[in-house]
Amino acid sequence: MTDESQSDRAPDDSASLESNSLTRERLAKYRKVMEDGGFPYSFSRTDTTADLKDRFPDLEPGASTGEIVTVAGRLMNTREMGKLIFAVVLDGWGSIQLFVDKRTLGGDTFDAFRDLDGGDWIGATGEVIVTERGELSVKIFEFTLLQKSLRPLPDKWHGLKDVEQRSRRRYLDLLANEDSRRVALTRAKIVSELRTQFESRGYIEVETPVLVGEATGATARPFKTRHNALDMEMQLRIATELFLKRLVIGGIERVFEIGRIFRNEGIDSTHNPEFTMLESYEAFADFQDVMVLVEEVVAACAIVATGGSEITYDGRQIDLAGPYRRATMLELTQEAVGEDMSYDTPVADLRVLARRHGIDPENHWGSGKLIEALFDRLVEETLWEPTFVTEHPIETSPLARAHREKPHVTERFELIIAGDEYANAFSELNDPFDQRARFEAQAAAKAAGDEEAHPIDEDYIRALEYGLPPTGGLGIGVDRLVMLLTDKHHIREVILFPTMRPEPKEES
RNA sequence: GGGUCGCUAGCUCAAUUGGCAGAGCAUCUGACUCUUAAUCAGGCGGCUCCGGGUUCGAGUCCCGGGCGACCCA
Repeated sequence: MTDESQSDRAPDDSASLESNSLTRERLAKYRKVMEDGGFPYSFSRTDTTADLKDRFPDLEPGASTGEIVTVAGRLMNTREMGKLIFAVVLDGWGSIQLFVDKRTLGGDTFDAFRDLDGGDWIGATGEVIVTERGELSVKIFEFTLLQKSLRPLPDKWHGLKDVEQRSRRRYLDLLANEDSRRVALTRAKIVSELRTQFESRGYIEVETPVLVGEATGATARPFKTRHNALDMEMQLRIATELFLKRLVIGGIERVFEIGRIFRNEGIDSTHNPEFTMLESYEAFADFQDVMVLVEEVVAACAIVATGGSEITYDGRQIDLAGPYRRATMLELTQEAVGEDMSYDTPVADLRVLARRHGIDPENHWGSGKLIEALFDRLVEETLWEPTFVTEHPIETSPLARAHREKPHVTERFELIIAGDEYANAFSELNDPFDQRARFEAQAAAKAAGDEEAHPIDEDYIRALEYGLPPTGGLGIGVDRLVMLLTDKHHIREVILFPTMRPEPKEES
């Protein structure tokens, strides 16, 4: 189907640039530069905009410094005042005003500057001054057009609002919306802080395979692909867990990976098919030790992201300084259900209870899965303050070690904040016989209709037979942590290029 | 998968009961030597997402489709 308005909105080749009144003039100027020798291959600047603001923090209005600098960036906004032009140049660190005076530049150069368009990349040299109105500026005496922008930038005041366009054309979003730049930079700071936190504790960062024969370590549908030379089906990983634990078996006692994970499932406000997970494993630690680690790491990330451990999310305060509340899944669920129930309650009774709360239980669900479903339904979204929900059922935790005292449950926790899950951790199951039994239970569930059951990984069991020491493991959803710390409520706001349906082909 | 809302100028959005399709910004022309979303005057710019229907007349109502957002499962 032809969508004419689409091709008007986003002309796709030089023919449509020619046909659009907003781009025709820019194209003519571009061609003129190309005829006259083309655009520069490089450019030397003396200062970024941030450098200038650091170097000249509080000059008086009207000040002249005698300091000659060269800046470069994208021309964002010009305000013409007769024989004066005020222009804003945006670079990777911020923006600075150019003071363009016809008397300083001369008529020809001044006219050439007037000929620039919003979005053009320029370099400019001049004196650092402060205008009479107090704005730090560069009073330029020469400039260079570094590259032409053939298309107009988004609205200078409203920016680019359309959510789809902001994701598809992230470069425009970053140009037009300062908040998008802030989120991108904050994400980088958080990831960097995560590395710092783990490295400073002696953890070694590794990279494990993305491309695997069978995706393991979690219960999720994988992406499938094919390796031609090996003539074999392959999958993209759904977790890094089992590889990292092999490394602990190999003697790397503290190990972590920040890696892209792929799950072939739906897209919504908290799920993107590819996302970033941090997993860490520490020999000789248990889930209690990992809780302390998580408290310290999350608080440290909050401080680099927001300046403090007290953050605002969705209009409400959250204190991320530990220690966090600890509560078992069973007690929280009992409280929400308001009646006596436990893992010993007959499955038939739990099924009735689940149905009463709007859950449609599948046939193969046991008491553990039913209680977890009730927790997910009734409790999770009510937990606002950071809470370690502990002691998940064995049935739903095939890689977690059974609780040292309690039956039915594991030494596991999830960190819930503002109703969402941010971390998942456990004392790692290191008994190869128990692990085999868990895998077999998963296989049975699969045979009973559970499409998300964990596959048996024989090679991993063999590794366990060499001995995994007592180990505390952790997974943190990095994208969600960034959402929390930047006060964003959709995962696409913290992923620069979220997965999207391809754009319809344009007619030219 | 279900429900709700949306799709109008390059961008952000209006358009009364079905009655000439508009504004701001951008762009173009002109004025202006201290602007900060500059201001002022003027101009250009539309297959109203697509297809059908009702009607003297449809951006608006009806049917079908596409795309998107939000909520629910």
